[in-house]
Amino acid sequence: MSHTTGVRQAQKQRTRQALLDAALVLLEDQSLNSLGLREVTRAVGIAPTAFYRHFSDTADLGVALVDQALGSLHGTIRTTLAATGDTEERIAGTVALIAALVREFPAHVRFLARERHGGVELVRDAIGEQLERFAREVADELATHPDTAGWERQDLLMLAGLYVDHMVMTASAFLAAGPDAAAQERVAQVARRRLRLVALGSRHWLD
Amino acid sequence: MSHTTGVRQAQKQRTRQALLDAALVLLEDQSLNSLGLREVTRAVGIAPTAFYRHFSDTADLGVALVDQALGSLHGTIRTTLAATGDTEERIAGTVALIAALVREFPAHVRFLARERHGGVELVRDAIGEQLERFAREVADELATHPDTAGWERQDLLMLAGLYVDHMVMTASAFLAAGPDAAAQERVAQVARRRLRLVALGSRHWLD
DNA sequence: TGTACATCAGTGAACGCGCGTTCACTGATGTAC
DNA sequence: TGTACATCAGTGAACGCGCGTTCACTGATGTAC
Repeated sequence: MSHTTGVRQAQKQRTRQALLDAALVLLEDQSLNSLGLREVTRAVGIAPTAFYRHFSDTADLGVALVDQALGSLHGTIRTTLAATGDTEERIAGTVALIAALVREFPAHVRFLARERHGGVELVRDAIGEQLERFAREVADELATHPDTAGWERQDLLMLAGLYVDHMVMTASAFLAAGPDAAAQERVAQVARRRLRLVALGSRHWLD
Repeated sequence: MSHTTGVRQAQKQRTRQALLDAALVLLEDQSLNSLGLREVTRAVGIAPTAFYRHFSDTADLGVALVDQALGSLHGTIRTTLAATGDTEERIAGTVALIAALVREFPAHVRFLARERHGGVELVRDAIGEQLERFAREVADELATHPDTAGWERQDLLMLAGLYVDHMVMTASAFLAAGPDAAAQERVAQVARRRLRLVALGSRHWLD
């Protein structure tokens, strides 16, 4: 409760965040593999050597970026999936959420799409792990949903994985479409159509 | 028909191919963005400056690699999709084809998965274009298939896009699974399940 | 077939530059008494 | 509250290194006559 303790720690945290933010901006048109430590510190305005007080190298920074980009999404996504309403409403809600996330955090989305199959193993694995966690959470959610109640766990995971992959692809399609409203709507339409097809298949899965 | 004309041109072609092959190997654990021109020429055993006789920079080489990796696939994929047999057989055939392609050309597949969202715009666009061409070809094929006959072009393209994206994801899952036979079979099972779900949805699309 | 000239894939030296990493340091923050 | 010492985030000089690109070149291949 003292008024000074933690000033140093708070400042360190602020510098660390500045490094992450600067890296994210620089990563908009290059991959983590080619991101230089000096580039990042230059953007933040600190000496190159200060980088080592926070990360051992840029791969290490990349892993931290993954946690920051995906970690906060779990809650949001679960809420959307758990939303009530008929299938069509839930599909529209999901696609609208993805569009909103891309609009709000374009750099995070780009980073994840790029590094998911990128050249840095540690980061690839970190993203893969988080997406699997997502899939498991989505599967839990699906288990409580009428359309997919009573499915085997294996089938639930298959469907959840399909949804997660579809979300990632849709997000990256929104990014690629650019800011033009008509282009965005075209991507949204295709995404909804695909989800409708998958929902249709799900409804007849146990026939 | 003379025995000498074209010797120079043939040699140039051989060097060019050696550059492409060496680059593909180097790209197994890095991205195009960080691939150095000197690295590639060193691997081939020629002077760095000779690189410029073939490509203006590594991005240019990347585009050539895209054409080489995807250009040859069009025929193969069409044949597989056009195969007769019931749905289950066609699904098994498609997944087996993807597994075979990944086994035969792992570096090409890795390159495409990585650079599809990579840091080099020209290469991203080249891959995007080829995948759209694929989707259009698949849509043409689907138009002749009983399950999807009579669909609107827009819906055919949506489904074709879903198939193409699914193929890319499956290919990259096969890669990530490594050489272990059991792991490969697990990926194949999930891939077939997903295709079954999509086929099921397709059959009820016009209900 | 032979000769004289043109082409051009590949060479090798040289350049300036930014990189990652080391090291001893500074000075504000934190702590013990 | 004041003092003396410890911690540690950030500094700045220095290093060796490999990079992309330039340039004038060499010598085998190609062409014209």
